[in-house]
Amino acid sequence: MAKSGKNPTINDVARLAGVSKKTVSRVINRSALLSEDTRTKVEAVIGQLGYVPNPQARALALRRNFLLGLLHDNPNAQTVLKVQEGVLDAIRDTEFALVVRPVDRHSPTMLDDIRRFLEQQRLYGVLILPPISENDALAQLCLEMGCGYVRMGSAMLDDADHMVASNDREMVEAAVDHLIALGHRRIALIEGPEGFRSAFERREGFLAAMQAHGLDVPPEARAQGNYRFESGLAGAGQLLDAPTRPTAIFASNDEMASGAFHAARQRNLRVPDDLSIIGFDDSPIAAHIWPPMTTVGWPVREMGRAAALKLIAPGDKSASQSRFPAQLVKRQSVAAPKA
Amino acid sequence: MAKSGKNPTINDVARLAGVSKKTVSRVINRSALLSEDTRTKVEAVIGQLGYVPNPQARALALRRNFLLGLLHDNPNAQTVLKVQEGVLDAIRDTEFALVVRPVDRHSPTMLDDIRRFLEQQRLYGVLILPPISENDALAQLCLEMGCGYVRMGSAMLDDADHMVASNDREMVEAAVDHLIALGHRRIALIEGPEGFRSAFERREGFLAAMQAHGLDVPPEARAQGNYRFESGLAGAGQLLDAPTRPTAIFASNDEMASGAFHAARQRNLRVPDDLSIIGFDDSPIAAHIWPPMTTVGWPVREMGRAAALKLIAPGDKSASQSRFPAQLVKRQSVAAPKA
DNA sequence: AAAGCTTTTGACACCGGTTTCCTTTTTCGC
DNA sequence: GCGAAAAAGGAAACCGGTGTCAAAAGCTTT
Repeated sequence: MAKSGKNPTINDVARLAGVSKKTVSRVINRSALLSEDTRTKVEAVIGQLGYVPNPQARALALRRNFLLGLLHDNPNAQTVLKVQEGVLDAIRDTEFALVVRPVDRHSPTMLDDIRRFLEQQRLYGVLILPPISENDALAQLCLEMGCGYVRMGSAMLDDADHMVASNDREMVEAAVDHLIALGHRRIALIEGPEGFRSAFERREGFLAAMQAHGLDVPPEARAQGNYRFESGLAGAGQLLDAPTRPTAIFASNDEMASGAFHAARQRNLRVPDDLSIIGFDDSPIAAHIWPPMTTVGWPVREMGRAAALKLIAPGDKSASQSRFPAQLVKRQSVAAPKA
Repeated sequence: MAKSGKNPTINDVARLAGVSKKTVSRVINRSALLSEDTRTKVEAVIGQLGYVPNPQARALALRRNFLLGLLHDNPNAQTVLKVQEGVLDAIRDTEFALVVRPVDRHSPTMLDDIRRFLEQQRLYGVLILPPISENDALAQLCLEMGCGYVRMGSAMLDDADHMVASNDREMVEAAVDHLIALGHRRIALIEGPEGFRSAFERREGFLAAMQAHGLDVPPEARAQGNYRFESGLAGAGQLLDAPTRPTAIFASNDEMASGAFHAARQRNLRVPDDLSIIGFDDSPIAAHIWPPMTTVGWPVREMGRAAALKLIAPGDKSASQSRFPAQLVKRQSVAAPKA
């Protein structure tokens, strides 16, 4: 059944089946108003010819195409790829395809670049990954361009419209509760970068949990990080060198948490005996460092799938939000503090 | 300059500029046969209207679209993403976009699925990442479907046609030479899975280096892995429990190498004092475990870029190959063996 | 058997570009 | 100033689908 250069068109099918283009079109689109006879007849020809409708022609006629876009500036490769898988999962057996577009958050022309991208590609809709998903101007741009969008994030944005979010805050609370339940009292925080919603949410969760248990969080128990390994290393160093050393550290992501592992090692502190550490993301590194890290995992793939489904859901264009539960993944970086 | 719902078309431009569609088309395509006058006049209208040609219409008329595909089944998220970035780099400022399509190597319907995908999307061309890029049937399929393709890989395939490859074999040789130069004699290998070209190349490089120095590689100095963390853990365990323990291990990728780190730790062996370890890939984990791992890095991003450029290069459809040098990234998991 | 419905089908315009081919205008040699 | 060649621009067809609307066919009903 090898192709002989050119693909058959709807005209070829129509001619061979002895019907009109329109009828073939009806068969393709499973129109109800068709006799069983013609349907089977046309389907036979389609099968014989190996006819597949030309997506570009369809897109033109329908004035919409079947391309979903993924806008991301996420430094975590695993997360991005998981989302891609989730989306692919959602659009399997549909005619949709997924176009990726990394964006550079720091570029001053970022918005213009994306505008050009959207103009040029005329996507059906886009998924926006955090942290760039927190950019309201971007969402606004999509709106302007008439491009559907769904934002993924770590919390519902106040004016959230089309959003798929996890519940970072509660999960961090749960993680810190876990530490407190084990007997930890001096628990330190390595924050994510200023201006990131996820960093904000995780910090708030941390502080809420501490406060709920009447525990104080002095300034020397808080370090500022930027989600990178080095900042975790430096931040943890700072925390561990403070006069009253914490017995546990929560880091706002795994990469910084793994920096904290190194900082501990450099000071001859053993994890978890001398220091408990909890990260966030459940990235591969969490499972692969020693000891395996307790961390908070969020269902990235599922969220990607849900976001894509929401995007391609027929009809329902109303604003809507969905929440996805994150989950504490207990491994071996946490223990009760030594008396 | 907000859009008012509908995008302007070539007709709108033509009407406003008082010229024919064709003339506008000429302007867009920078046709040479145009007076300077009309060109500037039309360009003014284009700018004023914010006109951008409809890609679907263009694709239909030109009988080819501007979509590149990325076929991959690579377990290493970082690698896949780097390639994506490289491709995006190459197609920046062109009208191309990148469509991703993870494939499941183990699915019996894999080839049919991809055929359907190619039929449906009519891509301009595809990049194929290893290890699936080693599948000749897949390349054959692309050929049949009239879809351009470039394969990426760890070595030139014998019948390689459109290929961008690194030089895994030589680089592993260099890495092992490095170990030998430091005084290691009992060097063990954790292999990648059977049937993977990269695993083959890396093994051959390893054996070649050992042989070149007259060093023996007994069976108990070779472990079979599958590129996963656990297999590295198990394989290294096996190697380290052998009667004559190796002083150094080369693992066919970083994930297995990090498994080897754990295996060492479980046996109270210190890296690099008691055991040197070298991995392959220069994945993020290599930099983030303790101690930071010496590994072989290959220029994934550059290769992705080159592959994309090759795909969209006008005219030249002749088979061609390019090689990209990998590089030994020295960190702290290697030291001279203890006397 | 004619009238009236419903179901099935086709002719034709259209989506927004490009290509082919032809006409009009300009330029230039003599 | 004239004819020919070159340059500039336009009309209409085309790419491969879908939407509209009316015609044709099939089925009741009286």
